[in-house]
Amino acid sequence: MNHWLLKTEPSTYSIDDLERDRRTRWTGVRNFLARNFMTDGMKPGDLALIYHSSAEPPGVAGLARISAAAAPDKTQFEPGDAFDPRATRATPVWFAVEVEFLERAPTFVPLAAIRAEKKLARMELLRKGSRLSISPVTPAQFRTLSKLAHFHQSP
DNA sequence: GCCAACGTTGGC
DNA sequence: GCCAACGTTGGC
Repeated sequence: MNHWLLKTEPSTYSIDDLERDRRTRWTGVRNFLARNFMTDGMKPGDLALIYHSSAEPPGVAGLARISAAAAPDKTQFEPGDAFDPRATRATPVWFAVEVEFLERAPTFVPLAAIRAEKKLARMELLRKGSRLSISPVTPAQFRTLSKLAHFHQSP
């Protein structure tokens, strides 16, 4: 099983929204590396930390599970910010996995606490200038963060 | 609001 | 294929 960190801006889509929806397509990702993680790396059953970016404070807010493999992201065909003129139904450019809510973090883990934990120093999230919205997390990093968040359903 | 860091685009 | 310009991300 692989582990992931998914960034979202809570003003757009928060852990509260995911809790309400239970399941959602993780649409709107417009970075090729992040896309490739979804299409090539993610498998149903993988666990994902939900991270609130551009939040006050930013940090890990919940736990989710990949519930379905990547499928074409329909927002690439629809008018709006996520539209991509290169995409056609026959040759989509962007894909999205389905994400299922598991739990909110009993203890929110702010970015400062992640920085303060030596075992997490090598997380992609902490790389200077890193903007990757989807990144793999090692099992050890995942366990460390799960403990900080006091998740019930942690490995 | 600022700005560093990055990915992407497009001229050449 | 190079690389400058541009737009975006995201912490502060």
